[in-house]
Amino acid sequence: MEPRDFIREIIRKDLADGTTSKVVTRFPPEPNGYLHIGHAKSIFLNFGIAEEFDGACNLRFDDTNPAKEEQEFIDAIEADVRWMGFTWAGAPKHASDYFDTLYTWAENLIENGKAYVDDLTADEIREYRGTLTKPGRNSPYRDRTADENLDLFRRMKAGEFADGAKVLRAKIDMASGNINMRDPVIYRIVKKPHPRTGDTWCIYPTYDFAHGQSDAIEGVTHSLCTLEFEDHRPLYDWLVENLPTPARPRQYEFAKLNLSYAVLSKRRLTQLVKDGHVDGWDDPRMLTLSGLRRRGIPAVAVRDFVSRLGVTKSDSVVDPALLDHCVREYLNKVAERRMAVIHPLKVVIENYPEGETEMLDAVNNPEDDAAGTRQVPFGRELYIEHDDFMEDPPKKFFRLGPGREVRLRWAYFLTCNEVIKNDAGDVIELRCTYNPETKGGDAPDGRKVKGVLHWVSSAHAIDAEVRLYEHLFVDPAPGKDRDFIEALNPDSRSVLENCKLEPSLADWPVGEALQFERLGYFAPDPDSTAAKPVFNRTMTLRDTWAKIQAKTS
RNA sequence: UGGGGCGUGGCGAAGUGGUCUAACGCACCGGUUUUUGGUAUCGGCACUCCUAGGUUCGAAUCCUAGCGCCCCAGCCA
Repeated sequence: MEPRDFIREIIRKDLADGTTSKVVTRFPPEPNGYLHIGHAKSIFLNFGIAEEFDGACNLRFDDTNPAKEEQEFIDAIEADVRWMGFTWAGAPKHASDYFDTLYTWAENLIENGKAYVDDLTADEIREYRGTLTKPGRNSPYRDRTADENLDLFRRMKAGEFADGAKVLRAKIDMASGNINMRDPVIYRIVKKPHPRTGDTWCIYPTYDFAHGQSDAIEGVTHSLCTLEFEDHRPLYDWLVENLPTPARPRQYEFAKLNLSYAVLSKRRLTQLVKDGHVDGWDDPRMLTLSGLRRRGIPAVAVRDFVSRLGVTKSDSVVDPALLDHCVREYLNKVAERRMAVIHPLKVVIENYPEGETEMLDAVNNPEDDAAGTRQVPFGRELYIEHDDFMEDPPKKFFRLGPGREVRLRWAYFLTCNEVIKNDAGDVIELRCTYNPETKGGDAPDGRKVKGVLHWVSSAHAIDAEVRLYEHLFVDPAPGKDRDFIEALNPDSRSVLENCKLEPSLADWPVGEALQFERLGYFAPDPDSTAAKPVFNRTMTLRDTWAKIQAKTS
């Protein structure tokens, strides 16, 4: 199904009437943080359009502010875009690659009387700018001669002035209703080393003075950005029209992705990392691409998710359940099944010979015959899930209870005879019997058993740590009614020790998700060691029983 | 009270004057199947398109007037 949205409609028209011969887009992150799932939407849009229309998409870093940008972020961003499965045209580009040209164009503007050096302080500039409803006033420095401006600007470049002492401003219209047109600052003094240009420069162009021009230099035809830049479009156009740019790019704006129960702004993500509310940019609870990856979420599922989002101009908040659905839908088809018990309850099968072990066949993936089968060891002592036993089961509970019979997956029917408790009254062990006639899980008399339990042989189990995750926030719109930090979910992560895995789970590749039967999808964390595997829960399974319980209570 | 946008079911979103008693996906509700209470499958879920007028034989789609929401006053992007 071919995607249709207003941007693609514009492109089709431009291609049809000859406005555009080859579509060129760009994905333009600022290297001041890691990419998150909102960026995935933009990546998918920009790279996707380039692929669909046989065009090209550049990766271009918007690195005009050395005060905030770092090489670490540049590297991480490149890795994340690759992980998403896209290839940018040629080498990665940087706005800083064009600093020489941008500087020359600034001088052109000055020579044409369309820019001036302003000595006002930041506070004064703000005051002169006016307000949303009141027009601004001209700076007293607005009418300097071109020669004087040129001299001053060159001395700014030469490092003669301190940070903030002077700026270069475009001379447009201090009375404009659009505040971006009230003589915007286009160059400022920042005496900080730049990750790519070192200390070649001590003046840097602002976003507005770099973005459209970079688009033009690269031959970008359709420059796609988010809604908050709509007000900047007149300035984008003014600059492209008043500068000797080699091309005439056009900017189009679409609504960025918002997700409920999440926070996606770079400022807030940075705060979570810096203040230690999470364990870094790739914490599996973070909706960063590196966090999703670490949690075991496949790039295919992320792409599927963003492909289902609307590309429109209306602000929207997407239900994270849609992401969950995409992850489950994909993993259900490809993930192998294994058995693991995360809340172990000991079961002793009294009629099973002491010290004996047998190997039973288990299907690796019922959705994919090619995944084959494996052998799972079975013995007298097992672990089952504590939640799968209730001493006093309610009506609709069809798992194990005193005197009840269930099926052990791929193994035998099992009946509970006796419940053993500790002094505190907690159930700590079950004494059961199995039916040797039901090997493999089929009853010879064809009788039905409703409950099917997963299990792990205690003699063969691998001990592991399992980390469970929930939404990082408890509020649907964190930050709306209280500081977003207060909306942090205290139970967003729970760490379970002494979980029991079937032996085939040894050395499962880091990051590759599989299904723990009846529990969910899990993937080994990089923290895993040979001695102790650590699994992250990638995603739960849909849980109808949990719903029934919730409704009953 | 300046400028720029946006308003279709719980959420996202098709729809561009008649085929709209409004696609599709998610969520939700119910049935069937099932050695995962998973998957699959079947069915339900907007007399109505922010509101009010108007134009028209006919409007979610055109006009007018309201109302609501978002963004902008960084030498951030």
